[in-house]
This record gives sequence, C-alpha cells and structure tokens, in this order.
Amino acid sequence: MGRAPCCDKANVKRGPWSPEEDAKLKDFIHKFGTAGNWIALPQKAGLRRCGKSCRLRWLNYLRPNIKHGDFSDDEDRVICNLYANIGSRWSIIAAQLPGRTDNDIKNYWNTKLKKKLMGLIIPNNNSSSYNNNNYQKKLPYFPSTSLHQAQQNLGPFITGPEQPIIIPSAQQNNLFTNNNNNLMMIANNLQNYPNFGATNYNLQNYPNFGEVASCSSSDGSQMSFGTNKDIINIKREEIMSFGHHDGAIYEEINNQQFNFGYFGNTMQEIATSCCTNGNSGSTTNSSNNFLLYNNDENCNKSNEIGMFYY
DNA sequence: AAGCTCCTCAACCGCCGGTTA
DNA sequence: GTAACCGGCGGTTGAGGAGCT
Repeated sequence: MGRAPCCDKANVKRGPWSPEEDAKLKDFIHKFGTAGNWIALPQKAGLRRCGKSCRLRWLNYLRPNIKHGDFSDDEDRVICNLYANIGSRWSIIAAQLPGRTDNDIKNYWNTKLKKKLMGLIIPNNNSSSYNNNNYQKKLPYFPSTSLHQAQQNLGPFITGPEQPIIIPSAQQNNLFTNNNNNLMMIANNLQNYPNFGATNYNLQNYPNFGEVASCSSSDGSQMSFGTNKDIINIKREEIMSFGHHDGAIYEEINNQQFNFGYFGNTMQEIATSCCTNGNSGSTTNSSNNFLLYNNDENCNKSNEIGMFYY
C-alpha cells in the first residue's frame, strides 16, 4: 500500500499568490512550522493550494532573509565559477549564496548572466552560415555593435587580462548553439581574468580531454604539448617563445587533428596573431573585428565560426 | 494612444531518489 | 519486496510589464 494522494488537483487554486494567502502561509509556518509534511500543510493552514505550491512559495519568496534584486559582481563570479565546474546544479550554487534561491539564480542565469557572458560573441549577420531562422531565434540579443557595447555586456569581467583567452573552435564546439558546453567553456575562459575568480579549468567536461594536443604556426611547424591539460597551463609568452605566432592550437586524436582554440591576451592580440591563412584555424582582420574560420585539410577556409568584435 | 515585441520571473510540470505502508 | 507517495530538483511556461514604433 502506498500513501494517499497529495492533493485534489481539481480543487486547488493555481497561479499567483494573493497577499492574504501569503499571510496565511507565513502565519501558519511561524506558529507551527511545516511539521515535515508539506502535503498536509495547506489544509491545516486553511489554504486551497497544493502542498508543493506552498513549499515553493515559502522557499522562494516568503521565508526570512531572502534576498531579491540585483546580484553583486561577487555573486556573479561565484555563479559563473560554479556553473563552469558543476553546470546547472542550481541548488548547490544557491547553497553558496546566502539569501538567494535556486529559482532566483536559475532565472538570473537564464535571463541576464548568460547573455553577459555570451556578449563575448557577436554574430556576423552577413555570414550565410548562420543566417538562418534557427540561429536568429537562438541568439536574438546581440546586435552587431562596437567594442564599447561588448565591454558594457561583459561589465566587470574584462579588467586587465593577463592570462590567455581561449576561443573554442567550431569543429569541437558549435559556438552558436546555445548549449551548456559552450557556456561552460566561456565561463571557464573568464575565470582566467585576475578579477574573475578561480583560475583552474575543468575540461574533464569535454569529450576529448586528455588527448594529445599540438600548437600550430603559420610556417607550418607544430609543437606537441602532450595533453590539452598541458596547453591550458601554457602562458602565451611560452607559445611565442616556441615561435608559434598564430596561437592556433589543436589536438590530435587518433592521428586526426581537431581545432581546439586560439590564444591571446586580448581580443586584439588574438585578431592580429590569428590573421594568417595558414594552418587550421585562421582569421581575417579588419578595423575592430575579425572573422574566425576553421580551415579544411587544404588550408581553405571551410567553416566560418563567426565575427568577433574588440 | 494603440499595438506590437521582447524580457522578467513566479509558478508549474515532470522526473528522480528516498521513504513508507 | 514493492507500489506509490514525498520532497527536492531542473526545465519550462506564460502573465504582466517595459520599451519601442
């Protein structure tokens, strides 16, 4: 035998809570607590609500010390840092931010913070590759605009970068699908800024993590670094000292080369260091933007990643 | 002023693991 | 041992509001 159903769904009220309902729930919980049984609570409190609805209302809105409103830069960093490491585990993230609820953080991430991070990437509307309805629907919020606007989007995150930026390549991750991997990659990249937070990457989330990796240069030479775990610990100066001026890196998996990303301390450096048409991964440069490509085996630009503004 | 589009966020839905009868 | 509930969680929805034309 199981238990009785939690509530009569046909006879419970749904939708927004009235101030009277809020007062009833608050008053009841202050007097009697939840007694460890949300399902029985509404009847005892005189509420025509489902127990689950009461629980949600209390936890997300009525309980004491709930913080509403703007998130601080510190909170932004904590959320990004944790999202980069554990993904959308909102309840765990919320546990690190006193007064914030998982629902609040989830909403904040989905409506604001994600866009702030994605502000690194501004679509190239002239690109036929991405000029389709699906793409437009997925990323409607980034007008082709200026460095100033990109900086506005990024807010406090870009402040004197000293570590490399790695832009994931389209071969490994399709930048313009709004999926968790891309966001985690971007969040990971932002961690490298001194004012951002932890500097450790967590690339175990990537399917090819740990495979042999190489760095390419426009002269065709290559340098193998062992694993891409090594690559993320290599400073740009070291790459330059090897003579790998392009900063395009890729990894070798089963003797096949997969574009991995690009190094540079600033967007401008990436733009200028990646502007040749040599190895896999190259760009063309213009005044304040650059186009990022993947090349095919014949070094032809075969896969346009997108337009980046700096 | 009206109509439209886009954004926000409270609330709901449905699933899962643990618990209970 | 097991069927079914409970609490918790993440994903999704849609009403209402803001902003634009």
